[in-house]
Amino acid sequence: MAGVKDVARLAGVSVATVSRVLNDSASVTDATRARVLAAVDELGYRPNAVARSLRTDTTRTIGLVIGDILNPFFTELARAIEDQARASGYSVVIGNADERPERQDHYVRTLLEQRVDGLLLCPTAEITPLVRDVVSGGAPLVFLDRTLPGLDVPTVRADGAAAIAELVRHLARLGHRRIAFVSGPALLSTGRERTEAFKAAMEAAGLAVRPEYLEAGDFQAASGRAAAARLLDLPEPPEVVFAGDNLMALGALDEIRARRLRIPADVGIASYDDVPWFTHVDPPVTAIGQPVQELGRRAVRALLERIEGRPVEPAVLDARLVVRRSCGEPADEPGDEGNGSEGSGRP
Amino acid sequence: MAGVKDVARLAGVSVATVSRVLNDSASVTDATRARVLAAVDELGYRPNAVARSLRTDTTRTIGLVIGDILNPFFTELARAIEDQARASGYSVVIGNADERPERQDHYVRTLLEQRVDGLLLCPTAEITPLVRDVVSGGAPLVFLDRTLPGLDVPTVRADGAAAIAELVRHLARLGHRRIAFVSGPALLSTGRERTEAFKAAMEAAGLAVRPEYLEAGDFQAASGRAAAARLLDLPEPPEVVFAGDNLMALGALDEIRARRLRIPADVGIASYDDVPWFTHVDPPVTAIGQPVQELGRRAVRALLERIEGRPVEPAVLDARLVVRRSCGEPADEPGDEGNGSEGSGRP
DNA sequence: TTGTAAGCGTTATCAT
DNA sequence: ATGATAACGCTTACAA
Repeated sequence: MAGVKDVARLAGVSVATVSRVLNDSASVTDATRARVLAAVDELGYRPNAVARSLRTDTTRTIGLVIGDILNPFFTELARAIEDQARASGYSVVIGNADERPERQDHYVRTLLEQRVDGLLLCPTAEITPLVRDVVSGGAPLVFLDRTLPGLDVPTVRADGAAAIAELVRHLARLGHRRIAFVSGPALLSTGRERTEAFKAAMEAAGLAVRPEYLEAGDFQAASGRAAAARLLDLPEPPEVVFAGDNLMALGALDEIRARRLRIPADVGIASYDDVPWFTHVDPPVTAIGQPVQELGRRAVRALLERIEGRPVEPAVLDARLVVRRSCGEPADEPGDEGNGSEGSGRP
Repeated sequence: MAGVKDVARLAGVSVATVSRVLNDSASVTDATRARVLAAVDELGYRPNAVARSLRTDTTRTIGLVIGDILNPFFTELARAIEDQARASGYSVVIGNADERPERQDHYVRTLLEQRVDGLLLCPTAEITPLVRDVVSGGAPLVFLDRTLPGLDVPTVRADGAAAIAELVRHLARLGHRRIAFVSGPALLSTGRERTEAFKAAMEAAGLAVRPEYLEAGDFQAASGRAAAARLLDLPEPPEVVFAGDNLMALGALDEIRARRLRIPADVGIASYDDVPWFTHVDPPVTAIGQPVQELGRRAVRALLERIEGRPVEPAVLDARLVVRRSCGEPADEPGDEGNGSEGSGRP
């Protein structure tokens, strides 16, 4: 494969001049520039980014480790991040942790070895030694969607507490009293916080938080299904199951459907996260939507600031309730149509 | 950041020895190996993959350019590819073309400059000059899901012709005669072939292919919605709309729902691609599922063979029909339960 | 404006 | 078994 040297020889200049033309740095005659460019495409020269990075100690690349690539929340997030990064001249390398600490570590390690300029991490449940090292090592790092307890890292995330409170009030108003919550891993901020918010909201609404109505999953579909099964097997099953993320909601729907139960007559369902297909479920699913696009934009902005060594403002955005029909809402209530998730990617 | 040199100094050996230990190549005394390893983690040394790649001219990385990261078909595919690649010691860098040729080119170029060892490409509609260059340049390349006309590149894809024929027969048996098809871009093999298969199947079933029932979209949701709108505005609208991929089916559902039409009484719907949420739509959507996991496995296998310079077997797998309720199927027909997509990622 | 040459962190060749 | 050193393809002082 052709290199600067070949280009230089063909254009009758030095390698330095070729480099200057390619990076339009310093001053070059229009004549020589033209000759170099001609040589470049005669040879089909493609600059070697590996060599360039070794020399400049920068890759113009950021790493993104997401929780689960099968989760639409994360893919939408990845999309937003990608767009924003590209606009700033950065490429994004995505790693899929599949919600497993060891796989997260695999990618963090790989990305670090590949010398990404910065890292966007949606941390999995445990604080691994590696993550601790990276944090103390001072590599440009921003947590996304989730925090880890006791680690001083700038974080960009959505706060669902207000929306969860609104949801609980909404359910109480509809006459529901037995409400179950399927949370994410307690070690995860998104798991813990949503649970705390739920408990607080229940108490504020004067509803009892029964321990048997507090289930925990791992944010993936199978665990949502299992949790729903346990809840429905209870002597006194809940009137509404509120799933802590969209995949667990999908799992719960699977279970409800397998039992041929009717929504909302037999059991109602609500979901944290809003996804495009919720409007087409029978009946459409009441959900809490996160500002995914904005989350992505802020995350990239924050990381680039860290990379450039500037101080960074952590961001906490608000999630919001989207009322539909899956909790026994009367047919004339608003919110039935339309899609609540900002940036669903469908213009 | 610490390098081999630092490790060597601390361990009291030469850089060559450090390298040997790190790559467990050649023979090293247990004693020195131990000292080197100790030095490595005392310094928190992380090998620089950039330098290594420059020297070895290999990155143990493959590039994957997908059509649309918001399309669950592609994310499931990406997941399968990732798993298979990791098992073979490769990392995957994903680029999202968003079905746009210029964005596809952006990633192809970037990945090539980053010197990926091979490229998995789901080509967008046009044959761009860049793609043509890459093909003739002989870089390890495998087309995935789609082919481009007149280009001699090994391809791994699913053939839906048989399943489409089965779907049409199924619809005919249910008494439908006015069936519309929303295809993908004609320039894309997946667009063209599905259309041809549809036409052939219609004729074989003795049904007329009306030109006004042949719509074209771009595989994204908005175009599916627009096409559905045009079809439903026809003086004699179709009895069933068959969408050429899952996103256009989502768009069509959006439109049908906005018009408060009932499925399948007012209009039936079927989709190429099966996705997990189709079972929860009212009524569950009849679809054609692709063997996504297997597609991913084969693609990686084929690319690795090309990388190692071995000849490669192109693969054509079969898609298959999953009958549900959205086309007026009687309630006792099988296929109502369950999820047709192989590897939906939900154990 | 252009050229020469050093150096980025590895691996690999050739000695020892 | 280990060490010295060249080379990978590029950018960037520094010289001319």
